[in-house]
Formats: sequence, C-alpha cells, structure tokens
Amino acid sequence: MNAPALLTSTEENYLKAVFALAQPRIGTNALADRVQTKASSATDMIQRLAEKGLVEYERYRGVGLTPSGRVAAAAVIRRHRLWEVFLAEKLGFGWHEVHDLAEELEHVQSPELIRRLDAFLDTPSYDPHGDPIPRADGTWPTAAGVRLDQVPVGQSFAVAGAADRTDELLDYLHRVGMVPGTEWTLSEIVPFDGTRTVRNRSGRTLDLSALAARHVLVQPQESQTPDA
Amino acid sequence: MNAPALLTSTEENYLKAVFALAQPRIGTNALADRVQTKASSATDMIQRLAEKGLVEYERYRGVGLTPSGRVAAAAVIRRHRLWEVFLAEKLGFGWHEVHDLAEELEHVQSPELIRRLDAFLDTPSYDPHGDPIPRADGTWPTAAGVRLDQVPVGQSFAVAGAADRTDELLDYLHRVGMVPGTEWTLSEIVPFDGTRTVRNRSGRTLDLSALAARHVLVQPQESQTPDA
DNA sequence: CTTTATTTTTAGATTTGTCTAAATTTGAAT
DNA sequence: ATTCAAATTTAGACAAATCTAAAAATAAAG
Repeated sequence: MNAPALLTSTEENYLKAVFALAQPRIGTNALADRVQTKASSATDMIQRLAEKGLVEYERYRGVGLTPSGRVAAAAVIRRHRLWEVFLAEKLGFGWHEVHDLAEELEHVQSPELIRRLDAFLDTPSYDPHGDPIPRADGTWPTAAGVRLDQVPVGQSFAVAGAADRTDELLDYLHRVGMVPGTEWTLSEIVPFDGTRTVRNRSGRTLDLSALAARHVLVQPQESQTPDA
Repeated sequence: MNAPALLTSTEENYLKAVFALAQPRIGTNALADRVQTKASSATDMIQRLAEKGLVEYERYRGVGLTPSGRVAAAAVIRRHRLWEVFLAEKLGFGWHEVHDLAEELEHVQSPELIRRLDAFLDTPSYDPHGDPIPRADGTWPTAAGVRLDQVPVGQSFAVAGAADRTDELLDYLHRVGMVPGTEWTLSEIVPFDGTRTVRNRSGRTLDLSALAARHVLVQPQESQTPDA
C-alpha cells in the first residue's frame, strides 16, 4: 500500500501482459511473444519487476502478479481504456482503431489528468470493445456479457463487445456492423456448421460463422414472446 | 520535402529548443540548459540531428534549423499547443497547468489523431497562453493585428478581432463591449498580474485580465500627441 | 601577440532495454 | 532411469541517451 514507484512505459507494458496471460502464472516465452520481444529480454525485465515487488517469480517456473502488481496493472488498464473511450466517443475513431493509439497515451503519467478525463467522459464502465474499465480504487465492474454462441434461437440481444482484441476480428465486426450497442435477434443456427443468422430491427440479416460467434459478447434482452 | 523520418521524443525536444532559441543560431551550453542536460549531451544530439538534415551545425559555431528542421519543429509545436487547448478547454485545467502535460502528449505519433483533435477543438489558432498554433501545412497564423498584451501604456487602438473562436471568449468580449471596430486607449498595466485597464472615448473604463488581453487582436492608431 | 577564461568538443563510462548464442533446467517419452 | 526436446536462463554485445573529466578551440584582456 506504499506509494507505487514510477514505472517506465516498458515496465507497464510487461505488467499488462502478465495480467492478461497469467492464470495464475505465465512462462517467459509466451510473455515475450506478447510484448514483441525475446524470451531473454523478458527474463531480464521480470527480474526487475520481481525486485520491485510487482510480480512473483521463480526461476524456470514462470511469473504471476503480486497483489500490488495487480493494482498497478489495473491502473495502466484504466488509463488505456479511458483513452479508448475518448478516442472513439469524442474524436470519432472506430472501435477497432483505438487500441494502438491508447497504447501510447496510456503511459502519460498524471493522476489528475486521468481524474479529469474520467469526469469528462462521464466515468464510463466499459470501453468501446465492451471491456470493463477498472475504477480509480482498482476494483473492476463485473463483465458484460454472454458469448453469442451460447444464445438460443429467438433470443434478442445487444452487442456488448468482442472476446478478442485481434485486428482481424475487430475489423470484421466493424465492417459488418456488429458493434457494441447495436441490437439483434438470433433467427437461426445452421446445424451443419453452427453458422448464426442474426437480424436487426430493420430486418437486415447477417451470417456469422460459429468461430466469429464465439468471439462476440452480448447482453441478452428481456424475451419478447411473440403472440400466438 | 521527403517524408520526415520518425523522431524520438528526445530528438523532438531538442528540435523545439533550437527553434525557440536560435536567432539564428544557439550555442550548446544554452541549448543544454533548455533541455535540462549537459553540454556534452547536447553536442551528441545536435550531431545526430545534423546528420538527419534538421539542423545546420558547425563545430564551435552553434546550431540553427534547416528549412526541414523548421517544418519538423512546427509539427511538434502544433501537437503541443493543440493538446494544451484540449486540456484547458475540455478538461478544465488552468492555463498555467497545461504545459507539462502537453509536453508528454505531444510525442504521441499519429497524424490522424492530431487531425481529429484539431477538428474536435474547432481548429483553434491560438493556445491557452495566446501563442499561435502552426497549421497542418507548417505555416503560422499571423496576427491580424497586434496582441493587446504587447501594446504599451498610452497607446490608442481599434479592436481588430479575437485570437480565438471559442464561445467563452467571444461571449465575454461581446458582453464587455470589446468588439471589432471599437476604439480604446490602454491606460494602465497592473504590474502584479498584468491586468490591462482600457478606456474609450466617452471615458468608460474596463479591466481585462492578462489572459484576455493575449486573445484580443488590435490595430494601433496614430499617436495622438496631446496638445501642449 | 600572448595569456587566460570561457565555451565547446572528445573520450570513456553508465543505464535501460534489447539482441544472439550458448548453457542449463525441466518434463515428457521411451 | 535415461534420453531428448522444449523452455528458460546466462553471458556477452549493442544502440540510445546520458554523465564526468579531460582536451581543444575560441574570444577577450592585457
């Protein structure tokens, strides 16, 4: 609970990666992949973070976050996602374009800046991808949805986000209009390959592969039982 | 005119410093002071920038900007000042608090981000300190007149316009009657905070903060030597 | 035109973050 | 239990940006 020492951008990036991948631990190879570097560099960095008490590390056994590492990671993710909201909502960037820019903006160090940005955006709980934004105190809003491949035929739902951050997926969903907040009804599941056909209010239909459906998170709506 | 190679944050900071201080050249000592480093480090950096064609440098003779260095510096200053406008106008920071934060934000590399930020802010011409914001093409807004904060006591002038298009400023100037075409004489500058007291023909006086004075553009009149 | 003080540059070391290549440990398969 | 492949760590080197201390050039004073 002591004042968190200032971290470099690189340290913050490693911390985010450990947070994302450690369940509860992650190897240096996978970690290196995530931060686009080599395993040997990851080892160096992890040892530094271990000395600062942010990760628990045992040689050859992998890394996990300590409680204070989890707090630090949440702060970085909070900054990242608030910037994403700003970019999408105020500057009009598409939700698939905001990640890389937020990756840079997130490292600007100023608690006051983040406080004011948060207020300017009306303290959002979710980012444009539907991912929860950690609160200032480090707590998390509970996750926002069910995977589309688990929704029954006839169910209406609002898109809450994507389960995955890959550009390919985000581009695809953006292109077909399955963006957070839009509302649809699942009208068919093709038995052969699990393709989902969804329909929006204006009757437009869209086919999603089973794979894509697995990566879309939705918020089921009250069931509107059609009159007999 | 070839595509400007990506510069590191450090390189950009040196470039800004040279721009600010070179008239037309600046020594390594003064430069080092400005960027908070040592003269030896400044020498190293300057030699790198010279290789990239951004500064002209002659050993023991000081540095100045090349034409392409001036363009690059304008781009950095543009980013810096746009972020300052954002911080002051949208997030409510005081105009004295925005500099350090903008110093970090300015290094985020994305032409598209800056384009959109500029549009979001209604393409301002001046930052919260009253300094001009270079345009996207590298040209500088020239004052349609002189800034009121640069007028000496006793000078008469006609209001030429506002340096900025913000509603707050325009509303304020309209409310107090400082509209284009009206004529005034600067009767006092308060040493403590730079407040300007101006007087019109009918003897009405008006106090303008230093900040407001910086945003009012005026056309100085022929000096009306009072009869002996 | 020397001498001296100031400014500027070079030389060599340091830190952060990275790499490649070699050595070590682990864990899975025989 | 041994062997072997995969994962991981060490060792040594490198680039960027910096520093201190020493050397060189300039400018100013006598």
